[in-house]
Amino acid sequence: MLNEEKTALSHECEDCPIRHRAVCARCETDELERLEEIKYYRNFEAGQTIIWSGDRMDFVGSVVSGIATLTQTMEDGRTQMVGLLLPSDFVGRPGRDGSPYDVVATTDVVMCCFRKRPFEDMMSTTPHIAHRLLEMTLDELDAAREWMLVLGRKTAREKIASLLSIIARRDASLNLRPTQGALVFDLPLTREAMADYLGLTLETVSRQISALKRDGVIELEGKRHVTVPDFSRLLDEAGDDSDGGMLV
Amino acid sequence: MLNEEKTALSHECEDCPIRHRAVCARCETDELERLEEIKYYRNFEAGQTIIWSGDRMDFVGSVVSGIATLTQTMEDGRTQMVGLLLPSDFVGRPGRDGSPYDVVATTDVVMCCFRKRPFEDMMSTTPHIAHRLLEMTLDELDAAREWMLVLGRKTAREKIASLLSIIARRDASLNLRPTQGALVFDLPLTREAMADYLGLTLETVSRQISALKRDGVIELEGKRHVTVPDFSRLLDEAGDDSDGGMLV
DNA sequence: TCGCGCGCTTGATCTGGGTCAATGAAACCC
DNA sequence: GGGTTTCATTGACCCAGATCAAGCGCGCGA
Repeated sequence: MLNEEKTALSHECEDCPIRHRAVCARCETDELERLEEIKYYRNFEAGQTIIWSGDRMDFVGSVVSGIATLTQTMEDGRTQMVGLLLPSDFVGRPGRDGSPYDVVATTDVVMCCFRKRPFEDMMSTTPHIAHRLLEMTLDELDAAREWMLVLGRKTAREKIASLLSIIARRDASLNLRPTQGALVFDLPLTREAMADYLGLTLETVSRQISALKRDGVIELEGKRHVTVPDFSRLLDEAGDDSDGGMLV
Repeated sequence: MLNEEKTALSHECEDCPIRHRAVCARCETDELERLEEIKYYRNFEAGQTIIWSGDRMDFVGSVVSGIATLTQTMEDGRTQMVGLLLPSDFVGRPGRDGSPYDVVATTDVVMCCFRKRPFEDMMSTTPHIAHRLLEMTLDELDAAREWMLVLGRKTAREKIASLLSIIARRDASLNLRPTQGALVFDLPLTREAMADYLGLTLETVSRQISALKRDGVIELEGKRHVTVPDFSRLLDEAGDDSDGGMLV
């Protein structure tokens, strides 16, 4: 249901090859022109840190292609991923001058950026951008809280199934392919990154993926290419009470 | 540091006996008058559910006194608390018509409410309210993500220490008392509620509290009255890397 | 072509926290 | 004052997932 809303509000910019949800929803031509002037692209290599936790951040932007992660790390090295940035996701917080998290590219990443000051100026003169950002932030808050349930109360198997269903769902909504029959996608994360997302060790992730494969919930081709023959079965394994929204 | 900001921006309404952070920060007299017209109070008893997950919600508001919790529950009864509402915290999401969580009063609660439609109208004509809400939502998002680290990577002992330090901090900033020497506060939650917040069982919560007491990190008078002789020691137990902001 | 490294899998063992169960101790209400 | 309810503590035992360790397979650079 969240995804439907997002899709309905998104907008393909001609110059920005991907919907930049923050600014393009309901945007007008003169606003787009003003955005042109302050827009630029940045490229990052796989493994590169886009923003260091605590660093000053002079831009906002969104992911055009590739995958990035938000992570928090304790002094002793324990790390927890707190967000996954897929194409069209927004990065940066107007009104704040730093990021409390490390933002790391897990694949090669292209970002469409706006310098922060002009973007904030534009925000204050264009009310719908502030509203859109509020909406998006509420979406992120919902996602974060749903993840708290995953982290706090689900078993390892349920955690893996939850992650797979989220990735499958996002991938499907991104590619807008008809979602009947099997879902097929590539895992954008290493086993270790999945472990950091789920609060597990990489060994447990590996074992549970093997178990889901053995039980026919998923099929694996190589280490990353996943086929989900029955999505509702996967949701069931995840302990989710709903039908998954998207498939309605 | 977050708390300092909040305090700086908050504003005591004469009629609303507590700072209503969403609307009172930087508000002007004519705005306050318009708010008067749509404001009303609601009382809830301890244990009462304020909003059921999925229910239509026709108001927004903030807690004046008492404590409420946001919780998610799976069909089999496992529950995870995803937020704690203390006095001055905001409830409701402009632009959304329902809550994805149960909101439950854990003590008697008084809320200061605004009917949603007029509030949203006011929001669209008063830009600073939208900005303030965005700021507050970003704060909540930060808190949720910090909590993801607690849930995913901390040990039971660290989890308890984290919760105690958060409550101590919020309590101190609420009561604005000089924070030198020992911190003293009452736990607003049962052991079970703490367990639901921390992704533990109530037995483990009890055991770890006993352990912290035995080790001199906290002192207990009865079951709820806590004294923290050395706050930085508590933060250390929580695995937090900082000094706690407030104490600077 | 080899070997090296990285990502991944699998096995063996250990342990933190869950589960089950008994008991304590306030508060409250006839 | 005694019974009931609710909340909390403590003990004994168990198990899911962590930890430690070995090995596999594939891509890549020399």
